[in-house]
Amino acid sequence: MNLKHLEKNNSEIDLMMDIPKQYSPQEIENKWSEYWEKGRFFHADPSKKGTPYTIVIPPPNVTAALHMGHALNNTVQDILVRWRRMQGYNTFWVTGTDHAGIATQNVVERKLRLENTTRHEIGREDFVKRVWKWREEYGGKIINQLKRLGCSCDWERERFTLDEGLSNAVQEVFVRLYEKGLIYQNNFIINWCPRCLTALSDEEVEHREIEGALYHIAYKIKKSDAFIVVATTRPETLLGDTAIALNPKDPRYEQLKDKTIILPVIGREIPVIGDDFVDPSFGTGIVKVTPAHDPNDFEMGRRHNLPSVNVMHEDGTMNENAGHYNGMYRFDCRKKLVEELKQSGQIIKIERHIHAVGHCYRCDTIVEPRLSLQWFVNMKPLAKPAIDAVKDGKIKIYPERWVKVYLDWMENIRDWCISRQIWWGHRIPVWKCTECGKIFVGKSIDDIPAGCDRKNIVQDEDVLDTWFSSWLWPFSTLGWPQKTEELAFYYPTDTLVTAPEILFFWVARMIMAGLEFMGDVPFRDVYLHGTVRDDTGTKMSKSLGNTIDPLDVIEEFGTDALRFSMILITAEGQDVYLSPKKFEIGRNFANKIWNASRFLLMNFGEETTAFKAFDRSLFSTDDWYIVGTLHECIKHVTDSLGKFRINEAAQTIYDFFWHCYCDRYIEAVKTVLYGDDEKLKANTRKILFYVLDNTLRILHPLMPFITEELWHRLHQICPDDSQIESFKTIALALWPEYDATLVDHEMIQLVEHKYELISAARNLRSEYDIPATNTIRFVLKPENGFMDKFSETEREIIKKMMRAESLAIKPDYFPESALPSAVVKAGTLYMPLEGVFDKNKEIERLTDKLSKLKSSLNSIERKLSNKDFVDKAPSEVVEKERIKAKELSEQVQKIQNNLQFIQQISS
RNA sequence: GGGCGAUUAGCUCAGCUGGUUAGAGUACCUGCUCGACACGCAGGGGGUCACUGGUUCAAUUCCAGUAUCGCCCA
Repeated sequence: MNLKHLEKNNSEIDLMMDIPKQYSPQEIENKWSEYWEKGRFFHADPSKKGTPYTIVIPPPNVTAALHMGHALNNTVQDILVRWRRMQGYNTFWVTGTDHAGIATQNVVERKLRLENTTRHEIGREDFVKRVWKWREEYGGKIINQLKRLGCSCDWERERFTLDEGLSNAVQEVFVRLYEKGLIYQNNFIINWCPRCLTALSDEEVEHREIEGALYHIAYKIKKSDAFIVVATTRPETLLGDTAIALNPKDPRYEQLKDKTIILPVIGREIPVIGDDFVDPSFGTGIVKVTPAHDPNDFEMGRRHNLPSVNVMHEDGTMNENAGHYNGMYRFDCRKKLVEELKQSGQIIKIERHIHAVGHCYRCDTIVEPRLSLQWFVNMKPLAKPAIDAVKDGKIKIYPERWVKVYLDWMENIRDWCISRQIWWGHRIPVWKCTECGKIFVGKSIDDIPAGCDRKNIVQDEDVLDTWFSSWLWPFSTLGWPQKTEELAFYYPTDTLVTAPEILFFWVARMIMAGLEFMGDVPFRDVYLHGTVRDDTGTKMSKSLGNTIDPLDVIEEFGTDALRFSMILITAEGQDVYLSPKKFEIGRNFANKIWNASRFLLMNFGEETTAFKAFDRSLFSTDDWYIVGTLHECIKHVTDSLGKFRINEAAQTIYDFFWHCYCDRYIEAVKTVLYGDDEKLKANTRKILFYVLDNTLRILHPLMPFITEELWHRLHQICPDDSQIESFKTIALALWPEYDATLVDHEMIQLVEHKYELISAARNLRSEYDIPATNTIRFVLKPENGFMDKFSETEREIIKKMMRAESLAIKPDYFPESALPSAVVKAGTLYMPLEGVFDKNKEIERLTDKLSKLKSSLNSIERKLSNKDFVDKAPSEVVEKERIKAKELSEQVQKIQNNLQFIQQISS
């Protein structure tokens, strides 16, 4: 932590003692977290009616600790929820965790191993008890971490995918789908993790390119000296081969189709089949068929009625069908088998081969395709309405490009393997009579009709895929299948915020479940944000050790800095590359806000009277400028949030606050505040307060802590009784509304021109190396009575911001000697200097400026002289170009005159 | 093999439905303890918007192709 010691200056007033020069988030954030929770400001209440706005959190795993992906995901959700809450919606952010079957079971099994025992030793019942105990002690710590992130969830309605209500929903769904014929049990080839000892769905397998080998192996042809050569990446599976296949169009097929092939090592005799699936150009064009260990071979096996020979145990060791390899681990077997084949001369060649290999998404073990009896959901009937919902726009996906990915997956959807051979999860609600073999499906054993003896009835051993409960999350958390008030009011939810990685896993399935069980979409907008990567573009992961712990960032920079920085650099749906340095931007911005507020508080002094509305009749040009740009900012921010362009909202506030409010307005009004026009001073304070107050509100969703702190400090001095509820917390303050009557575009432009003039003066002074301590005289030859629009006080402000001793306005000015000058929209600014004038330098300056202006002028004139442009371009565009050309040519003319003058005078 | 995204200042990135003198932060250079802020202020340099074509009066922006990087699906 680099918390600098705060300097205190005794001469400063008491108030300043309270407000350190540097913002220290650590002292402030915890205070407000507690305050919000105690105040129950985020508690959802359907009886309050109004328009609902609901977000369900993508439930983090109970085993999870907060990482940057969560930080981004939840910051986005919090921004949306806080914004809608301030807009007066009846908001509900549903939070909770997911029981993460395999991951959690792994954690507890690891603990058991340390105690020298296993789950099988202690038994199912005790094991499940142990997992619950683990959850109570360590599980869900992420929920508290979300509080540190400032999340405004309804903490009183936290849910867990294995709690009673959600378990009931899972059973209900299983029974309904079974009864509808959409759930079935079948012997099928599935993805099997030999380490977790369970089946996985297709989505739970991660494919990664790895360097392997393509082994060309000779198989003898029976009653012949000839042999054929097959190519395989997994030679150990040949022990389970039950056929050899070629493409029927392959000329070799005709010669081979009636032959019998002898399997190496174990000598089994297998047939040759013809199948279109075989790609003649891959490998040797002849493939081995292993129905029990490869999904494509399994399909081929079905088509040709081939037997299946399973050669492996569950844990990836070879079984009795593998002959003398029985008991050897699959990859050891591969090595030994290749050696044996080499010895017998049956390895023809070994090629380097890069191919995608499936890995278990939980433990990274290489997945083994395996034939086994599992439960499946028939997805096609569920997918149909889910496809329509997106096509019809009932659900919108942002960024839109993901629609195609979604539809492509949905249209080619495959059945979902939902049974898992683990103990932690929802046990499959299926019972079987050991006597007669009859199967019963029901929520509990009590639902089973009379007939069989209860003693002979056993429940299916397996549990359901965790996603089988997650896909119900948007309505199960609201009480379904009960008809609760929450469900009626808050469903369908509004926005789902998640990462594209789980588009299939979760988002697509929720849409199917929502439509099937609720008869309506689960949410209307899906916002998919990018993936968090390190600054080299690698995905952050614990195993790579390239993570940045959000809690470390919070310690060092503050939560607001974390949130703001991350949002600012995350464009809609783009991946975000993080490094610790990037959080400085948010920290610096927080400090800027802190100090601007500090400036106000110092200037308000002991004032405690209510701040009534400002008086527009007293407005200076600067006042019009700041309220105008504020309202433009409010409009832009509101629009951006509505379009999920959150980074744009952040950037807009940043620019407005730092540059318009601090650099310009505050600097300008110092002249007023330190002057003696009390009426003007009072009005200026009201405007300062008004603008800061509104900025804090629009900033609150992004930076909840510092805005809350400053809100309270400001309202201590300027209590506003009209909003009792919002006085308690800025989180319930009203979202500012755009007020067109406060936006005067001409005035804004006038002030822009004023700052162009001031910049020109500062630039001249810097070019001539005149220290800021030296006062200097300026002469302005104004354009179209530019200065007439400014009052005495405002001219004084301009002078001060130029750091000028005097600013003479001379419409007919013509310099007697060569002077440095600058041409701006306000007119021509001269800097009369005694003895310092440098002819060559000035010629260079002006020539440089001139050539730049001329080149833009040229390109515009080229356009305007193009008949096609004038005829075909919209008239506004042409008009705009004409105005630009006029302005530019005037400027060019003036600079040319000045240049000519200088050259004449001095030569 | 199919699809998607990225390529803009030294670095990190904005730039929405074509028309801007192409922006920000950071880094860099110069000068500043000027009564909020050095986590700051003022001024400045720095870009043939990956490349090649096409559409258009007009392309950083739209289309096609190429290259490099990344992701997803098979």
